[in-house]
Amino acid sequence: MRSTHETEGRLLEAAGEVFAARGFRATTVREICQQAGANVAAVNYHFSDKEGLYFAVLKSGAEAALKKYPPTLGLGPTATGEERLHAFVRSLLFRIADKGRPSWHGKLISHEMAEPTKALTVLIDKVYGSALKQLEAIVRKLVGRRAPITVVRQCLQSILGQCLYFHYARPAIQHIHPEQGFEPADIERLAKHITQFSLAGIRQAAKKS
Amino acid sequence: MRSTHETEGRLLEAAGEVFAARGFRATTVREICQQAGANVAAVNYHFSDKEGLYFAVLKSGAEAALKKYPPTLGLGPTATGEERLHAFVRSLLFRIADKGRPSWHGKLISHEMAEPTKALTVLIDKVYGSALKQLEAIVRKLVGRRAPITVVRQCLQSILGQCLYFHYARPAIQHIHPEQGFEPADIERLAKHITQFSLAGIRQAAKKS
DNA sequence: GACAAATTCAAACAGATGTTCTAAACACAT
DNA sequence: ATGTGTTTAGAACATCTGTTTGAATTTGTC
Repeated sequence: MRSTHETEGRLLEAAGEVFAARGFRATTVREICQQAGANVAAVNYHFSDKEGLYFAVLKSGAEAALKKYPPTLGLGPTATGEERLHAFVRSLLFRIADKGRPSWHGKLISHEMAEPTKALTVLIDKVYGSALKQLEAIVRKLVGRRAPITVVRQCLQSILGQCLYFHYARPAIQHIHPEQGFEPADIERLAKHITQFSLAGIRQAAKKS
Repeated sequence: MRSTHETEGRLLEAAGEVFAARGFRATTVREICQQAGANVAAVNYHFSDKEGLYFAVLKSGAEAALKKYPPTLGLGPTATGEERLHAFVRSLLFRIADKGRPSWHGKLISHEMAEPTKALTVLIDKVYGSALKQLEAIVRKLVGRRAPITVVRQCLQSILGQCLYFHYARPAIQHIHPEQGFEPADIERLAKHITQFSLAGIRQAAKKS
């Protein structure tokens, strides 16, 4: 019917949207296929399973998101710890607030968190592991060599928590503070705040140890 | 079969567990009824709908959680802002980490965030609104009268983000840092860190404004 | 154009799911 | 004990779900 050989791609795209909106179990193969303009049997033919399609969506979405906002922050080796932290936070926030094509990837992760499958651990190891190592190195530099690892980890979680909050609690935030925007300018402002806030927190934690 | 007139309560209890584990759509009425030792028709009789049961569970869970860890922090009027912040963070973390009866309420909220229904906004307004006002007052006191409202809100979100992170990202955290515990002693340590970290961040934000 | 492989299609299948129906069991006031 | 309104039981219903099947169509290659 449509141009050939691209049904697989259309399925991936449509499935991402629908899975993100409804979660894995609540999503019906028929809705995906209708939105993709494909036959009901297409999913089983191309991905063998509904679950196979789900994993494929998760994987391709993670790759697309990291490609669009790479963890390599484009900073020279002379960049200070403050700059590195700011760049990391900024990049993470933009990835979260993205409304473009792989935007549904964030919602998929939310569903995974609420109801984890094997895919979650794989994703963390293969895709997000390197970014985490990066943030750990940044924090370690800021907090000093002598600080115990537990302090590094606490600061790391404080930073991640502040950023991911805007992803996790978006529906609640938009209900409580409807005037809060998620436009690029808002994100920039937010990134600055989180960086400043965290830098102060990190220095406080460094003093204590 | 069982003692009478308490089927409704057993359904509520069982439904909370199953809904939290599987989400709304993935949960089957039959599984709830089996776990509750009730007939399949019991849900429709007592709650008219599967959805009606879901709303009832959400409401009773929120009430139970707030009853167990009341937002009234048990502090006298002479308490300092630092003490109030610590008490708030501590209470929120314990509510999140609770493994007791209303523990599934947190997971239900996660599902609501990933896939919001009307129930979410009602819950925020009627149940969590007062706690938010409380935290806002604490931050306002710490940040000073002259700081703009946007600064207060940013700090508020930074604090909430750090706390809720341990709720939202629990599966990921336990996979990345398996050694991290969620026992009372761990929670106490965490509460102290978040309080100290945030106090430093708040004072930094106050200086800037 | 002809042939083999890959892809798409409509239809059907088997199982599960939310809900409804009717009769039976029960609680409780008289 | 009797009668009445409430609650429970099992079976059945209608619908939806993921998947399979086998024929039809299209694709790439000679």
